[in-house]
Amino acid sequence: MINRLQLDFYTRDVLELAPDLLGKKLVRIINGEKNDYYITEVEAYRGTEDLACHASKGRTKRTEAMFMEGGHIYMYLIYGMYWMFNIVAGKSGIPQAVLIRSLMGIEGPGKLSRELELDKSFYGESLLTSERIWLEKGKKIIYFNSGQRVAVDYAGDYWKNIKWRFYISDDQIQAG
DNA sequence: TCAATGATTTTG
DNA sequence: AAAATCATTGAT
Repeated sequence: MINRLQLDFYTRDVLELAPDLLGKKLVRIINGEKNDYYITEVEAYRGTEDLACHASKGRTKRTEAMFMEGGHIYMYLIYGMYWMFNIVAGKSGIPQAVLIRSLMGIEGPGKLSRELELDKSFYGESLLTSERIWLEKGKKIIYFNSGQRVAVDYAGDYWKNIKWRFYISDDQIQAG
């Protein structure tokens, strides 16, 4: 509890928050058991102008969580089978979120949600108050890599090419 | 290389 | 009301 990251960590712009999430400890309580994971790959989705961001289509029941204050969770189902786990960034009313793509030892957003048992019931939950999931200060990251976001070809040349995916390698985190 | 699989969004 | 879309994964 004492290490839980607080509101000001999340209420920054998503482009500041996303890379800062790398190396952070994700704590998940499953059946009373505490599990620790370290974030190794993320993607930023930023506002209504970002055509890859779900909120670019407007404020709907599905995207409502992205408009919440930073620190909330945005979940959605993709391809009928995989829940995507996103952390909302920034101030209330501005749709920004970070997709968590990989954790140390678990590569892939669909796989990590399955492993951590994350589903629709986490939609809109707060990482500041939840008793089953939160973030803590993790490992220090010396540097990180960036690249294009994955599977966003529909967003047009500019938005699909922009380097808003941030990642580190597992060995880097062990050393850190 | 492509099927699985279903909520959400659009009318393709 | 029907069809298309889709921030993926794992098996052919």
